[in-house]
Parts: sequence; C-alpha cells; structure tokens
Amino acid sequence: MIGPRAKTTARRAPALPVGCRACPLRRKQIFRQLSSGEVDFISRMKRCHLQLPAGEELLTQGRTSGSLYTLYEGWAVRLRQLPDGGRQILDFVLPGDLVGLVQAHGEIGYSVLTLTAASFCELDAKTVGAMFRTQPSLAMGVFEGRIQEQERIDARLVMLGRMPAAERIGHLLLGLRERLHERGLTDGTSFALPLHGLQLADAVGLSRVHVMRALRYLRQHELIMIRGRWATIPSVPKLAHFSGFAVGNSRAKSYIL
Amino acid sequence: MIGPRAKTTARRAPALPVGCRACPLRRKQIFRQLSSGEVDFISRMKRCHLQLPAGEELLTQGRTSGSLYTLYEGWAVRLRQLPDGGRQILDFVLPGDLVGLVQAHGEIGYSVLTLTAASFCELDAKTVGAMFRTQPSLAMGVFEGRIQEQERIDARLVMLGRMPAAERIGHLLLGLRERLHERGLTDGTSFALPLHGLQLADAVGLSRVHVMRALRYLRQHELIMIRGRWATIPSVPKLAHFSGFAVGNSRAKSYIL
DNA sequence: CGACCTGTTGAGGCTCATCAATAGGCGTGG
DNA sequence: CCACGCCTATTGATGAGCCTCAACAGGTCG
Repeated sequence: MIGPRAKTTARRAPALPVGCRACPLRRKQIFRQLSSGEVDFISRMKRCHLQLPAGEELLTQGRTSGSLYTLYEGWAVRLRQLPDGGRQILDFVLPGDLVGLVQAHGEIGYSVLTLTAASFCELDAKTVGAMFRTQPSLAMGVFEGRIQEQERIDARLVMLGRMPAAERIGHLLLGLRERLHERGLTDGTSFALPLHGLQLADAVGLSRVHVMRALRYLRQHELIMIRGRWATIPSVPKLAHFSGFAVGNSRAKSYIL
Repeated sequence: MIGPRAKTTARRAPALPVGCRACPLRRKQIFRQLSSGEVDFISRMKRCHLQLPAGEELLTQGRTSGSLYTLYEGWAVRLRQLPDGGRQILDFVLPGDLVGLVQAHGEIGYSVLTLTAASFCELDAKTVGAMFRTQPSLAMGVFEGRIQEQERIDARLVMLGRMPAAERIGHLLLGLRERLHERGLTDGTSFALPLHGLQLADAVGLSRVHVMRALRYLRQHELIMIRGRWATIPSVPKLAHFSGFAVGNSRAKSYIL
C-alpha cells in the first residue's frame, strides 16, 4: 500500500494563500508569461487552494470530478490500480502540471496520489469551455501541454516495452531530473526523490525486490546513487548513454493555469 | 523490418477525391456533426489527399513536419524505433484519427507507418492557431480527441507494465475491436487485422516467437482465433474477463478534421 | 522452380517474480 | 531512556516467463 496512514482530512483554504497574480511558479523560465487578462481569467477559474498530506488521493479512479488541479508544490503521481491489487504509475506530477482533465462527464481512468505533502490550485472544470471561447491562446497553451505530456508517456511506453530493469530506472530518473531541472529543483546532479522501492517498482513495471537489485547494480557502476530520499546522478551523459536516453529534447515552454 | 519493399513513391492527388463537405466518414455515429462553418474551415485547412501503399512512412521520427493528417481509409501505426533496432508501437491509427500534432517547430518523436494501403487528408499545421482563435468548439473537439488518445495510451502502459503475454494480446485486440466497432468495421465478432507476428510483438512488447506461442494458447482456449489477416473473438465478455479489460467505457464522440 | 516471407516448434539460457529471512531506521509507548 | 512494532532495504534460493537461436513447413510471387 502506498498510503497506509492516509486518513487525514483535506484542508481547504477559502482565503487563497497565493493569488494567481503574484504566483511565484508562474515566473519560472519554463512557463510562459501570460497577459493580465489571461491571469484574470485563471483567477476566476480558481475555486480554492487545496493542501494535502503525503499519501492522500486527490482524485480517485472510477469517480467523476468537476475539478482540475494545478500542482503548486510537492510531488504526486497519476496511477492506475488493477483488480488483482497491482498498480501502474502512469506519470509523475510536478509543480506547474495540470491533472484531472477528462472527457466531459466521464469517469476518471486513474487516481492521483500525493507522494509528499502537496498543495493544489483547484479549478472549475466547467470553465474550460469558456476558456476555449474567450482565451484562445491560453487554450492552445493547455493543448500544447497535453502534447508534451503525451510525449512523456510515449517515452514511458518504450521504456516498459523494450528496456531491461536498470535501463528503465535510469531512463525514469533522467526524465525526472530534466523536469526538476527546468523547475529549478535540482543543482543538476542531485535532487529529492520522494519514492521508496515499491513506488519505483510500480512506475517501471517491475517487482520491488528486483528494483532494489537493479539499484545496487546502478550504484556499483556509479550511475545512480540513492540514499534515503535523495538521488544523485554523477554523470548525466554517462547514464544517458547507458539507458538510451535522448537528453534535452524539450525546449518548449508550458502554460500554467 | 516492417516495410521491406517500402520504396514506392507517394501519390498526391491535387484534385480532391473526397470533398470535406461530402465526407462519408464524417457521417458516422462516433463523430460529431459539425456546423457548415466548421466544415468550411476544415476545407480550407486541407492541403491535399494523400494515398500511400502498405508499409510506407507517412511521418519519420526525428524530422519536423508542417502537416497534420487525418486517416481517411486503411490502417497505420504510430511507432518509435530504438537505436538497437527494436521498435515499439505506441498506438494504432484508425480511420478518422488525427496524427502529426507536435509542439510548435519541434521534432516528431515517432514515425507513422501504414499497415495497409491508406489515404490521408493532409492539413496545414499552421492553421491550428487560427482554429483556436476562430473555431473554439472545433478546437475543443480536437482537444478532447487528445484526451481520448491519452486514455488509450494509459491503458497500454498498464498492459506493458503489469500483464503477462496472452492477456496483453487479448487486451490489445479488445481495444481494437471496440474502436473498429464504433466505426462500423466489424460485425462484433470478426474483423480484419492487418498485422503479422512481428508487428503484434512490437505492439505488446514481446518477441515474435513468444507472441505466436501466446496466440496458440488463446486459440486453444477459444479466446482469439487468428487466421491469415482476420481475427475472431468468439466471446467478447469471456476474453474481457480473461484479460481484465473494461468493456464499453468510451461513450464520447470524437471530432474529425 | 526457387526465393522469400510468415508461422510453428524445440532447446537452452537469461531476466525477473516470488517466497522467505534478516537487518536497519524511526516513531511510539512504556 | 530503552523496548517494541512497523516499515523499508537487503540478500539468497527457487521457479516461471520470456528471449534467442535454430530448424522446418507452408504459402505466395517472381
């Protein structure tokens, strides 16, 4: 189980702790700068700011939801649980990412689970239509965000379908490092990695035990060192070469809601 | 190799064999009906009608492209090739599906290969911006198509990460059957399946030989019968139960460009 | 008729899963 | 303060699933 003591109740903050206009996330290099009209529009979409502890479900597979969420701070995953109890992590949600888009009135096909304490901007899903009608460039930005996300998932498909254990882990960590780097959350070599063995296993499609063995291999070859909840990649090019990862493909900026 | 004799040149038809207004695809149940203004807009996006033989690359991984394509007739796949020569099929492209969307001015991360003789509507990618500005509901339809595609890929991730060989194949064929059924391309039990062993293997992340063994198992248990390029699923519920497939989730209609 | 492609089957080996047992970290409660 | 329980990492042993190599059969096409 990922969240054994996940019974804490969510805390809603009706008074926004962070106004959209002053949002510090929005200033980062990877995110495009918006016009003041666009920021106003987003302000009106925002329902509240949601604070969750680690190991809590933001969205639950099979339910419906009228909200979208932008992760403001912390880590989360998008995952799917199987009837036999297995889990597959589909994607990692990092600050600035949008989750919760579904086809109108449909069930969500995945759950979203926090890995750390995390806070989200909750947005009203019903306003998406209005966004397409009145904020075309914003809508197009969100659309491009989808395309980026799909490229990530494509890469993960290749990883699961065609790569052996150690390479999968290397590939996963390089992808995370790159995204964290864009957000200024790593010095380029080390970064926080709030995952334990089972969660890593659920992401790369292996058993927990085998993941730990692959990590030992990577450690012995000085490709990846994980101590506690902190990962170090001594040489990105070396690891990229080992795991067949194409470095630095994503130059595009994202929109943030 | 999937396309060994794939050196035939593409045939372009400057005079459109099918006008958008009379497009018979558009009339099918799964696709939403568009206003005449929207159809006009699409007409103007359309550059030409492209006819390709089987085993031909429509788009090539690593290149850039200024076009989008709607598959009009035939089958194609979206795939990624690896440095070691391996391939991973990311998704199947069926009539009405849109391929070729990329982040502005970026390289395409995958190739698109025809499995049968196929024809495409070629659309000008530069007009996408105008679509978002002037045709919001059309843009939103395309956007929802992305979400649907992502749900398919999520399912494939689970398949590759968490399922054994026979279940993977069952899952894949049920997904294809469902999409073909929506398009009226199956009687519910049998359908054309223009795939041979290696291509099936590249889709489910297994070796060709092992796929054939899994197919023997499925045949012996009367779950899937494949003869030539024709597949039969005697009992969809039985196969769905076997491979853990949730039947009939997609009620949503798609937009077609 | 032979070349080629695809399906089929067998044998052997490698990767990975599963089970099980031990050790270490951390918080809780005595 | 230590003792205890819980969770996570670690290691070994065993077996299942899958891959690779290789050989052969049947069909199609030149």
